[in-house]
Amino acid sequence: MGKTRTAPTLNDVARAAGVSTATVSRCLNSPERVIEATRERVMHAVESLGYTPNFAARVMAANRSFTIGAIIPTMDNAIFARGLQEFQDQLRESGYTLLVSSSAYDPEVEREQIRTLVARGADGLLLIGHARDAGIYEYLERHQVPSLVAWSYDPDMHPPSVGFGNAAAMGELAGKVISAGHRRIAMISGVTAGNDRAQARVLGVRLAMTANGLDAGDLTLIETTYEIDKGAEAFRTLMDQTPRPTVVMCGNDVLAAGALREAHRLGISVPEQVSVTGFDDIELAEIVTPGLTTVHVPHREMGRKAALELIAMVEGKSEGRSICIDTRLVVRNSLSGPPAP
Amino acid sequence: MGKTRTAPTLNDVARAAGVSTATVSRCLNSPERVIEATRERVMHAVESLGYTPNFAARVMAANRSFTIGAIIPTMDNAIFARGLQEFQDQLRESGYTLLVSSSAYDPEVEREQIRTLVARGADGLLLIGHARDAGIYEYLERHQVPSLVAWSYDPDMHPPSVGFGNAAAMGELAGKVISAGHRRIAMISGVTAGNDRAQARVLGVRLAMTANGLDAGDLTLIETTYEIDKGAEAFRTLMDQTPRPTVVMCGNDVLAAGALREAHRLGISVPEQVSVTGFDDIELAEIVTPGLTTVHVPHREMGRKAALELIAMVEGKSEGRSICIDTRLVVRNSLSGPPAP
DNA sequence: ATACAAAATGCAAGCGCTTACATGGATGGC
DNA sequence: GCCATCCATGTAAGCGCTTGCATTTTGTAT
Repeated sequence: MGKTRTAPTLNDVARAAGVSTATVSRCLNSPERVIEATRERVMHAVESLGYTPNFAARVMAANRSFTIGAIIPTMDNAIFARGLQEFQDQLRESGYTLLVSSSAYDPEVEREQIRTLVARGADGLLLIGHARDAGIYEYLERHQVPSLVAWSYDPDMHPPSVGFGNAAAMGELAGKVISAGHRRIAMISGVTAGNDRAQARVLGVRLAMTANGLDAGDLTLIETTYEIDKGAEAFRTLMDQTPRPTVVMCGNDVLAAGALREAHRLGISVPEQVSVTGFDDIELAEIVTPGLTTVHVPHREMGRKAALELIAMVEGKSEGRSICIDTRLVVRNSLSGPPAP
Repeated sequence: MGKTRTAPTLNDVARAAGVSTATVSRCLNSPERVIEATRERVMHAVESLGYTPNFAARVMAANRSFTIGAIIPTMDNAIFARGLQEFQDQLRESGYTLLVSSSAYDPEVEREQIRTLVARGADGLLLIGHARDAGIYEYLERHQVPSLVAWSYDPDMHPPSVGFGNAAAMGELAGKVISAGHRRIAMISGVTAGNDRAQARVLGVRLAMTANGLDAGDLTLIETTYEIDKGAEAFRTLMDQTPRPTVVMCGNDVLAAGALREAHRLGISVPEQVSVTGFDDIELAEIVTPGLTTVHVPHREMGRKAALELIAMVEGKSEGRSICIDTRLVVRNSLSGPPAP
């Protein structure tokens, strides 16, 4: 019976190459500090032993992990997928690895995940939205882990944010809705508790109503979790009201897709009988029938810029700037004027 | 100026509680081995210092990370989202953390990520599909990292797999299509190179054709990456052929959604002029118009069972069993008989 | 009380790597 | 040809934790 092979260590490589562990380490981390001949010998040993550095040991010794953590509310729908993919690609290009976890919109879980990621030596953290306990920010400070907020933009808050003005963007859409003639406006919002983006979007609608001489108190509002079925359910509830709203503005495209599906089922035609709008402009928005009028968020751009900024912070090259990403209205067929009375 | 606070270590806690580091460690990892009074004192110190264990140090000392890695081809669409979410939830329940990375369907990237995850001390790995270089499996063996394949099922292969028979499932759907009267069948498949699921789905269609007395060689096949736009593009190509196929079977729902969108644009009505089918039964399938006839994959069940099995393997309680998950046909309006000639 | 087993805790050796500092050889200016 | 420099490499001290073993404390039976 042969001896059990175990994974080779730095030491094994050093021995095989006839050098010290320090030299091997340097070969791997700053090759230019090692003379060519030696480097070749070492690399050959690395190759033939199939050596992979032990990450935990490296993190511990160097106190640096080249890892960035991101905690998103959910992986279960496409809202964060695209932006995060770009974030990851950009990180990889700069030599960092991304660790993602999802908190299921639960602050307790999120706190837990933040601790986990910090304990894992994340060099920096990407968080979604500003709304969370102050203790978390203190904790991050103490551990000297820079953090950046995305999907939200507020230059006056700490940590810095790379995102868009949710209120302004939704306000613009609401303006469009109102100028199309709608007066009985309903909104299906995500849960606003602990979610500043959801809050801001509701606020955006209210402000637009006020600005256009409507009473913001007249807004019919339903809050629900961001699931297709919930959107459908909320839509049904709204359609049971008398008088019916003439437009249903949804907190995001997922809710809107649910609303459209339910409209189909109820035999209510969109936009002839009721208009529907979304937010995000994920792929879904273009695929449903009718196409969704929504707010386009350049997720890729946001992901990329967030990555660059966070890396700069981690490497001490930036104190953390906030960056505003421009959104734009995308008008498709789900919005028209209100039906004739 | 106050002294810079740094994160407290085990040592700090031990000092604060007046015990040895060993005792603190035991408090944290096997509390039952420490007497109540001591434990309380220690926990209090932990609390008041805001101590979080350093993960890298723990991994290194214990040679155990309670971390499971998963490498999926992409995060960019919903195919893997649901199953993975459940996988993660189940892991968390059992005290494990999930690390996800995506390979962008690139074997080279995947190999890289596998190495990264192993180096990070992953106790086990979830992979998608069997098709990859044998060297990778050797590498995993050497590092003694158990691995499990999901989204695919083949009890004769190593590693063990928790998934479904892609060929059989697609074959069943194709059977349905053929018995609806279709003879001119086209398929928009994902890229089959290095993707056993895509291969199996094509195979399933071919076998069903043969079994029903058709010539499998007559299948019109387009391969493309799994993107909505690509599905649309491929559909357009197919519609330019004479004679047109009467049904377009798609490798997954994403491609099918693209096909439907393009049909809309071209003014081709589905299913009156051409039928379309998908695979996966993600939410999209229900939302598009018409609803997509597809194969329902119980992603949650798969995720959960994969988690349990992989944990059992990691904990040495299982050698690794393969588990077959049952799929079922979901018939919606996108499939009907072929148009009258 | 005494002896002994069992439980609680302490001691200290690593885990695999990085890096400040030490060492020695080559290079070059005078 | 000698010494100051510089460069390539080696030495060894940790990084913060777990854990086998030693030691002390507690409990129990006599």
